[in-house]
Amino acid sequence: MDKMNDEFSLAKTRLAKDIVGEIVMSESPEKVIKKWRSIFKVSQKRLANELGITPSVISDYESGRRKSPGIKMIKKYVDSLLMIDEERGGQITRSFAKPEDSGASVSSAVIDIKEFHSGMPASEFCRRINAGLVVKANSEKEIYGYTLIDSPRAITELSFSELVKLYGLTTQRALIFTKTTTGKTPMVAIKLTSMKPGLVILHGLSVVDEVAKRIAEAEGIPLAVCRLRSVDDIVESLRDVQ
Amino acid sequence: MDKMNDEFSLAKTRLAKDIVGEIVMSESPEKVIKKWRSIFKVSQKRLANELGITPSVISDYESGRRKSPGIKMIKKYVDSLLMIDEERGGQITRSFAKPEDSGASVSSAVIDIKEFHSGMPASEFCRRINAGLVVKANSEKEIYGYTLIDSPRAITELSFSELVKLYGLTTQRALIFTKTTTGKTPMVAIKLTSMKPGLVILHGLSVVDEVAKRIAEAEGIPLAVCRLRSVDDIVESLRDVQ
DNA sequence: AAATAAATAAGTCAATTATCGATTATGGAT
DNA sequence: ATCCATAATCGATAATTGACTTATTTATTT
Repeated sequence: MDKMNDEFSLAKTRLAKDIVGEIVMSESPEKVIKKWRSIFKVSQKRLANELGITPSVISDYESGRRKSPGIKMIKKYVDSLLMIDEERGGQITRSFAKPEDSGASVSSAVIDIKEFHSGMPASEFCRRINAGLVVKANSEKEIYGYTLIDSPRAITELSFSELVKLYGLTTQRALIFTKTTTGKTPMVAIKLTSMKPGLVILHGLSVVDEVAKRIAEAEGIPLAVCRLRSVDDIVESLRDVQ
Repeated sequence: MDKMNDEFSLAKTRLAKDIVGEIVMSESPEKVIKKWRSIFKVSQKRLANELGITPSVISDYESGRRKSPGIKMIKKYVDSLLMIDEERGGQITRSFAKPEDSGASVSSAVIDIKEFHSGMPASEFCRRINAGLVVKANSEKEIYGYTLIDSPRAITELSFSELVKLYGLTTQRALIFTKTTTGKTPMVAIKLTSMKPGLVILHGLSVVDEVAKRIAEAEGIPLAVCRLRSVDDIVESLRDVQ
């Protein structure tokens, strides 16, 4: 998977969610459904063909005769629009790509990222990757995923606002900073962006900076130090976390 | 409506769409549905009460017995979660707010914003607000909304990446820059961010800068000059656009 | 360990969707 | 005025959802 394609599928996935969100939350979903088909310039016939149904069915959705289509149908509808566009070169999808989809900078700083289906207490997450809690505030709070960050890269290569963007994704998640020296910079960044991850894990150091600790305490963010040697070990330990 | 409340409802609306998008596009929507209820720490009973149904129905959705719930149900489900959270002070919703929801900077530069349900050719949009096309490339392309920008503010007060964010919202839309002097700065900004609005309208000038024109031509973006005197006149002309 | 609350499961039935096929507009081109 | 493609409407039908009870299993709390 080359980078081009990776970026495209990122944009596609995000756009799909956006479209679906707009459809479902709208006061008149029919209109929104229709609007997107017309944006993608796909005829009912072509789309019906892709979906393996009759054009009249599509008309029914778009006219509002079916007031509450099932989510499977909506998913297929949107997936098909995006697939047809991709066959045509992905023009429309690309035109809706947001800057953050390019991921040029962000993704190079993010080593790994995962979502859980059920919550896991911060303390248990720590155990899994052999991390010791330094600040225990709220360590029983549940987290629902993690982001593993190459911190030298994140700090030096990303702009402040890109950091904000990165951190914005992380509430209810664990943020793991690798290759840190004192832990001060990441915690200051967290403070400045006024974001509250569910857990912060520092890697690559032994003694945690006092300022970093104080910030964690003040913000009520549990802070831990991971004792695994390499970044690969961390990735490995997290492999089978559901 | 005070600003606090405005920001909150923005965060709420966006979060609702995000949750719905995640549910619908997921391989196993049941799990995602359940995950969000548990994030909001709402019991099936409490939620069922809010929805006016029996707890077992909720269990049905979350166990996957109903494989494709209707979008109306999903909307109610998510709306109820957010409503319950709001009654409790909106803690969880707030914790998911993204920096851009605060809108402190962006919204001060955006004067007006609207979405259309059906497309309108760029040329027709120009007629509506008494704007003359200077660069006619792609002026028959359809647009689906507009963003009216206070450009002095946008240029001086917003950072580059916030501009990117702003421009990212604008593909397939008309961007109207008010109070411009030559039109060069906005077009250079567009070039730099490599974003392609469906139409750019400049307001407040008579002669368009040559560089601005050349950029528009090269990028294939139709460019027009609006002859209405005040910004209020523009807002007024756009009032009854569907 | 008992008691209470929360969540899941199974059986049932009415209301709706999902779907078709045939018919009837609509809106451009010729 | 006519033709063609696209879209909308409508009636009929099988499949599912939306929903209720009641019973059972699985946490929590005491």
